Amino acid sequence: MYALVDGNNFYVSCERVFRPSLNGRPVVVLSNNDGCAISRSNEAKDLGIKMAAPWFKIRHLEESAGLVALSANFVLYGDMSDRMMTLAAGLGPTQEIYSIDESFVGLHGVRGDLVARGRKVRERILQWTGIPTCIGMAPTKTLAKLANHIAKTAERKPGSYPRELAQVFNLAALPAQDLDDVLLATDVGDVWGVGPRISEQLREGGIRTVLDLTRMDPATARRGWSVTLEKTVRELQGQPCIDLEDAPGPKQQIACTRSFGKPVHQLGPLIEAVSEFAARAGEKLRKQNCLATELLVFMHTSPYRPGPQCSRSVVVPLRRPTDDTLALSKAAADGMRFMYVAGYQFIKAGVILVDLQPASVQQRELDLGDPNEAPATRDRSRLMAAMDLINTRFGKGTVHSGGTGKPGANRVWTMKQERRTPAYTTCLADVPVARA
DNA sequence: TCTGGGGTCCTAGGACCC
DNA sequence: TCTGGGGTCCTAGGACCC
Repeated sequence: MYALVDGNNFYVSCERVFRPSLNGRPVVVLSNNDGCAISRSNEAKDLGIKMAAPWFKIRHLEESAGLVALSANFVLYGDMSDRMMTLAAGLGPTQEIYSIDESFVGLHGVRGDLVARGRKVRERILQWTGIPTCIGMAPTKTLAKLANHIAKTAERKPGSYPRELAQVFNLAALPAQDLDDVLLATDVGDVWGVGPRISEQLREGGIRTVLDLTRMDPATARRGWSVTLEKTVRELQGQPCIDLEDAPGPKQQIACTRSFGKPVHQLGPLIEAVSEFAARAGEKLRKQNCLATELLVFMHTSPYRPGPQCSRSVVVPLRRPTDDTLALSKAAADGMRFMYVAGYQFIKAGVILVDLQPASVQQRELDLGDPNEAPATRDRSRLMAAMDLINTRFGKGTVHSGGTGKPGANRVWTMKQERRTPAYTTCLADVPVARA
C-alpha cells in the first residue's frame, strides 16, 4: 500500500501562511521572469486562470477581480517543503520525496484504520506548517496518485464525488461497485503518465474514462503505445510496477537555464550569462559529489515573437571530468563564442551538464609539468569548497569568478522579479516579528 | 538474377512529470 | 511590452562489430 501526500496549491499556500490576508482571494504565483502563473489558489482557478497562463494575458484581473500575483520565492517554498515532508514521513515506514510538494509513503506493515491515520497526519501538517494537503491511498503508486486527485477534487468541487472521499481517500477501502462509479466519473487524462498526446489518442480509440483504461489489455497498451503505458494499465489494475524510490541516486544531468528579462543580442552579455549559469550548475554538481565530462550550451530566440528565429546549441567536451566552476564557466563561454551569431534577439540561454560521474572514481593523470595545463587539482577543489562555504554563509554570489561579471544593476540579462515576498523562514532579517 | 544474421552502443526526438 | 525551469524514461534508427 502507498499513500501520496500532496500540498494543495502549494506555492500559493506557502505565501498565505505568512500573509493570511491572501486567504479567500484569488492568488497566483508567477514563474521566473514573472512570466506565467505556476500556482493558483482555488479562487484563481475559479476565475478561469489556466496552469501556465501568461501573466500579461491575465493581468487585467488584478483590477477587475482583485487578483494578487506574486513572484516565485523558491527559497521559501523549499524550506516549507522540508517541514511538510518531515511530517508526512510519519505516515509510514518509507518515503519517496517525489517533488517539492508531493511525497509517496510506503504503508507496508501499518496497522489500523489508514484513513484515520491519514487524517491525523493531515491535521498535524496543517497545524504545524499551515499547509493544507490531501492524501490518497491505494495498492499502487498510480492508484495512489489517482486517489489523491479524487480526494482533492472532492474537496474543491462538491458534488463531483461522494463527500466522504474528500481530503483523505483510501481507494482500497471502497466497495467494488462504488470504485467503478468513481473510475467512470474520472477522465482518462487525469491518470499519472497519461499526458495530452496519449489521452487524445486513447479518446480516438473510444477510451475516455479511467474505467475504460483499467479494462484495457496490457498487451494492447504495449503494442499500441509503449511499455510505459502498459505499466500504467497494470498499476491501475492493482499490480505494482513502479517501486518506491526512497533512496534516489544522483541526478544524471544538471541544468541551469533562464529566460532573460529582456532580449539580448550582444555576445558580451551572453557570455556573461552562460558563465554564470555554468557556475550555478557547478555548485549543484559539487553538492551531489559528481564530475561532468561534457557541457551543453544553448540559446534561442522567442518562439512567440515574429521575426527571424535562431536556436543553437553546442556540446563542449571538458578536458578532464571536473566540478571546477572556473573550468565549467570557461567551457560555457567558449561554447557561446563558437555558436554565437549576430543579428538575433535571444530570449533564453542555458547550460546543461551531462555525462556525470561520481567524484570518487576520478581518473588521475600524468602531470606533464605545464602548470597552465594541469593546475593543482587539490588546491582547486579547496578553492571551490571555500567558495561554496562563503556563498552559503554570506549569500549567493558573494564570491564569484571574474568572467561572470558583478551581480547587480548593469546585467542586462537578469530576470524580472517585481513581486517577491521575503524569505520569511530562512533569512534572519526577514523573519516576521510579532508585536503585542 | 541472387549479397546474412545477430548483436551493441549511441543519439535525437518524443512524451511525460511537477 | 509581456509566454518557466528542471528533470526522467522510452523508442527508433544509424553506425558499427564479427
